[in-house]
Amino acid sequence: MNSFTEENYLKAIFKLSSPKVDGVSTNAIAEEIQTKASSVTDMIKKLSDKKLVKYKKYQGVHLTKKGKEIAVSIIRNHRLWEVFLVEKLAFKWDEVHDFAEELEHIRSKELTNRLDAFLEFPKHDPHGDPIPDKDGNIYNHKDITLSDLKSAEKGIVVGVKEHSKSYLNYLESVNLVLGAEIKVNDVIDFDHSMSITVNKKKTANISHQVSKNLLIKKTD
Amino acid sequence: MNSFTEENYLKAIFKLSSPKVDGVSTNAIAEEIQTKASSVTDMIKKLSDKKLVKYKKYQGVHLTKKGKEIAVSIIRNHRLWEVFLVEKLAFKWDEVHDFAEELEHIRSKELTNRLDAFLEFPKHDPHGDPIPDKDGNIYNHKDITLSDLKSAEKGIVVGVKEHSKSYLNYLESVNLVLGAEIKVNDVIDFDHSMSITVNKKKTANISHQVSKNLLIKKTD
DNA sequence: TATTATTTTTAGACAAGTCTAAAAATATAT
DNA sequence: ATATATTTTTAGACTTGTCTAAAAATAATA
Repeated sequence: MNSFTEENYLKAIFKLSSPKVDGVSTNAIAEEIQTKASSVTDMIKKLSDKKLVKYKKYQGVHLTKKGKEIAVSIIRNHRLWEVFLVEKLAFKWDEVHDFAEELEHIRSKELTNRLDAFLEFPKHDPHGDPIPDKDGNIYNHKDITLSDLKSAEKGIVVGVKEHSKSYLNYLESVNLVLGAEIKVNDVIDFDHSMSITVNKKKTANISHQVSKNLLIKKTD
Repeated sequence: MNSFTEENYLKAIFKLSSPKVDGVSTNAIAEEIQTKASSVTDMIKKLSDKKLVKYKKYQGVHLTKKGKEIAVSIIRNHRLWEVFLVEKLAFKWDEVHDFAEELEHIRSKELTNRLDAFLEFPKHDPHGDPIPDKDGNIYNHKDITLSDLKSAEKGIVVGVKEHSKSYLNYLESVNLVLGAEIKVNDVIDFDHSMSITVNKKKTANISHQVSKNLLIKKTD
């Protein structure tokens, strides 16, 4: 069995891995986990002994197949519990992260799969992030943000790229939740801010900072 | 905040406390937690520093008001999650304990109360144990067991006094789950075993060991 | 009551995960 | 290419919770 701490390292490494980077750096992990680089080195050695990561001194780390499986299963758990908390317990999307952070570590295929079924196999969590299926496949939706839309174009909100409480809170205050319909009225050249209409009713002025973190599916 | 370990000690002390005993003994806690007496002494000191227990060397421990509150909230959590697992995720009553043991430590009044509401304020967990309400009140049902019934008397199953997997498994195999109707056909003087009819259909022979651990509500 | 048995506590050690401070390796800049 | 800056690792220490072995206190028994 692996400790919560080990699992959080695996999750962090998974998050920081991408085709672009060859080996996740010690400092990046330290930043992500909010700890010191020396602690990361210690833990990396432990994970390496357990064959969960591949590691050469000073060269950064890669997850092994086994390490990646664990990371993905934790992410699956996390996102399913978030759906549960929002759909069934009526929490708001900015309130669920910390609970899910604890629930995700109860790692049982049986429990996860039953929760999945109970929730009717959701494809995305309340922030629009894709939920890995029970074989660990993740289907990412293409990365169009509100800031990519031009005047008169329309779309619906499918997710967020930024998960801070203050951002989610703000979005909710202007009705920009999952599924909201957006029409772009006007884009200001100077600062890329835009005027939009939400659900054919409310009009709002949106900064570039906000629009570039809002994932959108273009409609017609 | 308190660690899982601290919380498990509080739970154990609560479980072992009763009007009968004045101070829970170190050995009893060690037995309950499955650890060594010396470890218990160490932890008791820590809990005492935190004002969660009252402790005098060699005299056993008592929970303080604050310690008892925490213990009860954990038990509330545990039992609510058990209801969730059985009612919503269709687990059987012998499968849920270990999961609940982990879920119980996510201690948030908000989360617990919403879960309670979602489950429609259940009074008992799947084993018939009472669920403390949100103010910490526990309403115990009176302690009549199947072994208290005489020939021709009837009752319905309201709980179990023994929680082992093998016992719960056995009960399920003879349909003795929560709510099952029992009629006593015959009691053997020699070993106190009895012949019963379950739900007016199945007849079973039940040992004293089994009948004395099955909580019953008498029905005329 | 004196002696033995049991329970509880102490003392010292260990593993996990963390930290600081310093050393080693790598990357950057002159 | 050499000096400087940054990143990473090591060494040693600290905390939490555990353990064993021995000492101290309490309980049981003759």
